Amino acid sequence: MDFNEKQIQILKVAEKLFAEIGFDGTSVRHIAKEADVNVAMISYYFGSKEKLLEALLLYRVADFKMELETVMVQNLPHVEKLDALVSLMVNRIHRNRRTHKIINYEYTNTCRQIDFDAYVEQKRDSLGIIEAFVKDGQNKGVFKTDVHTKLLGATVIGTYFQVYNNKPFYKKLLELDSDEAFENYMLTSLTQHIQQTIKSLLLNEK
Amino acid sequence: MDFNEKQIQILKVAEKLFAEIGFDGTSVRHIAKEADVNVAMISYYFGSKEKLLEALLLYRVADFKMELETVMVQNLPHVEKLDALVSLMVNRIHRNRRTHKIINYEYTNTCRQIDFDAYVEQKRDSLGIIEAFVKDGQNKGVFKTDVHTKLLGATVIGTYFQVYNNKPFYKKLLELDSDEAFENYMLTSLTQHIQQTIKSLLLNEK
Amino acid sequence: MDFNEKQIQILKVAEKLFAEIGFDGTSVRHIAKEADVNVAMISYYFGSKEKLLEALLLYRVADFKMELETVMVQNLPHVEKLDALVSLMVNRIHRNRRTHKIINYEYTNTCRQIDFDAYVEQKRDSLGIIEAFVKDGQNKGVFKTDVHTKLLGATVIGTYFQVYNNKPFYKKLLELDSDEAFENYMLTSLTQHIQQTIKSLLLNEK
Amino acid sequence: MDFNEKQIQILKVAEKLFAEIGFDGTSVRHIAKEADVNVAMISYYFGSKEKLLEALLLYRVADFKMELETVMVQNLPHVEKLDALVSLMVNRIHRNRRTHKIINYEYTNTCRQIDFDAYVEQKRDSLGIIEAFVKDGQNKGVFKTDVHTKLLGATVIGTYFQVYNNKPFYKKLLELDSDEAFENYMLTSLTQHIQQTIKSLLLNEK
DNA sequence: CATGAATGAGCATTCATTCAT
DNA sequence: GATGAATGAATGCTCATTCAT
Repeated sequence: MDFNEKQIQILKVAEKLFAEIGFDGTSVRHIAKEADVNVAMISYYFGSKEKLLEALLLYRVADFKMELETVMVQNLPHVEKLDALVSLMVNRIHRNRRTHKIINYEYTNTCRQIDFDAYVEQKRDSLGIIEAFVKDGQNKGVFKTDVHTKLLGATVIGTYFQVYNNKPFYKKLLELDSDEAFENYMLTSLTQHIQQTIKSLLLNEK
Repeated sequence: MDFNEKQIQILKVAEKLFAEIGFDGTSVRHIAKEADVNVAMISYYFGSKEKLLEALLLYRVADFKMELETVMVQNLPHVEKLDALVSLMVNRIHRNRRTHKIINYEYTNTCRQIDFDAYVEQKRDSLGIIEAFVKDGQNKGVFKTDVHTKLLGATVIGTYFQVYNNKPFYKKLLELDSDEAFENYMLTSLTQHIQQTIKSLLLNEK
Repeated sequence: MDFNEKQIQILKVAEKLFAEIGFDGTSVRHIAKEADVNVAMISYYFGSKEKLLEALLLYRVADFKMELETVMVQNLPHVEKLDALVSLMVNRIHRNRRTHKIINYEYTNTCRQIDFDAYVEQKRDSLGIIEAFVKDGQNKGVFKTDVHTKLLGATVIGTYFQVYNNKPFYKKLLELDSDEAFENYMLTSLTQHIQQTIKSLLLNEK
Repeated sequence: MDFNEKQIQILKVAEKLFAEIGFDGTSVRHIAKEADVNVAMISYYFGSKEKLLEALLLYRVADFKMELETVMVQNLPHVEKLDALVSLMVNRIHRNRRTHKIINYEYTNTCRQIDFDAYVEQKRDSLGIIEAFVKDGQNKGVFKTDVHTKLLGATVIGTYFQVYNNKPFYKKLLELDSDEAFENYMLTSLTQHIQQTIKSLLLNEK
């Protein structure tokens, strides 16, 4: 988790290429060329292409938990905290969308010898925090109880990725002319939609 | 769209392997071996590995629209029809989950020379039908109007895939011991969750 | 040597493609497609790709000798007969230039299992006839004696092919705008050049 | 044009095999085996099989012009210079006969994506020098004027290759028992024949 | 007699990785 | 510590040919 400048350079290029053309589709030569380093560098620094992906996971996934906790400790009404939580999740996923896209595809690939423990742990912790928060809200009568609490995260992240993974389709459907407009939509309207979705599920009508 | 027995055999094996170990990760030799056909067969039948994927898209994606319409024409109250619609979508996606997983990953890969027109068209049509149904419900005062109608599909399918793509994680989280239990959960509890999610978003309180 | 219509069709296409893109470079599929016959047809009719080439040799090379003899029996002065002979050789080679180009390349290929006997026999006979004619002229004092008689044929045919094999180069060098202009040049100016060359070698000054 | 030892080793083996069994007929595996290098080496060093051929052209064809000029600047009578010129051409062609044989076959193959510019330029320059020399001799009244000057080179090289390309035939015809005898004949009697041919064409009788 | 389907062998190339320097 | 050179293995694909019909 202590990467030098060149290693970070490689990690960033790898993240981009893995997300764009897939892990298998990306050759270490391509990464090396784009990162302007020697081909042997990657094996030398990370051990192997698979270990490079593992390093990327550690690099990107590591500090997710803490951010969540900073929201949780804030003294806010449940509803507002819920919005903040969803917003944070979307923002965080959006920032690391490339790495998460790779994970979404590679995690179930049993042939691969990649250690996803860091990812799983982070996911477990995050969902745990959310679950606790929802439970608390339910206990306080703010949130409904007849919901699949464990699936809330899936709806948040799933909605995001369904749009992100079909970017060309949604750009056309939503009449977003540029990548910037799409990006902006993800962080505003889409986020609102997800917040609204989660609130609809959890909140009792006044 | 007129595939003989051996072609279908190849398509099914390809679908499985593409979904499990990725398009790039799957070699035609692997497909050939698993499908118990000669390697040259694949080029002979489909032209190339990429064309094989295109054939798979046509094979799997083709008849989606009609199913939706059979639900739409039924004379049901809006709420029940909404549930039926979501159920159909999840069922359909579940049946072709492997192909859709490949699409989710490959669709944005611009390096690939694959014709996704059939997929895009199907997606557009499906979302169009749903949108029209929602509009109708809104006009009749059954559905809320302050929703991102165009994003409803993303929430349905996205939630499904977020769970499916993290199967080992959710199996553990949801304490599902076997693949059958997981499969069953997807078609019952998860479907319910998605139905509930969409209904929460759309329905005015009674 | 008794080829039916379809076989001749195949032979002609094969001759064209072999000359244009080489024997190895031409696939039987390509020939079959161009000749509008089934792929299996070629093996079926000729036995193999190599046997197809052999058949082509027989088809094209077979009747060369007789034409030479029709010139030889004419009652002409030696000089005129020499011109007629060269002209006939060039014309004949030109007509079958494609097959002869293949031979020029493949004859020394020892890996190939092709029977060039017909070609060799024809070549031997032709050169024999020419040699006899030159000998006769020498005996009669019309032709010089200090010439390498056995090499005369090589100069005739070699000059032709050196131009033919470098067609794009010579088209530019000789400012021949079209294939027709080049073709015409081969049968007029180039033929004259070769006639002049041979006459210079053989004839005593008047 | 700066090849290391191993690259030259590959080039020489490739030249031999290309000439013997053709460009298409020669596999990179065959070259690699014969040159005792790894198969990947060829792509690694030259990029591709076609680029290997291009490298061969550059390697062999590069310094032709200069040699011609060294003859031209010599202070010799036109007749002797003519002999020296032909002798040099034959020698040079003989030394690079393998590469030139490949060129003779591949140059007109339009399917191939090979850059023959170096060859064409060299050929143009060589013929240019010869043409200038002949013009000079014509101006000085030493050479005849009614000759196709631009075709002289074709006769020189064409005659050589017609014999070389039919080596087995001419070995038998000329009763040359060994390869050495054939080789020797090419550089003595055949060269004389070509010199005599060109002189007959150009020189006025005394 | 003719052919579509099928195949094993071979193709050029690219791969991630290693290793001597 | 860093790297250019090198490699065995694997890639997708095309080949000439065979064979059941």
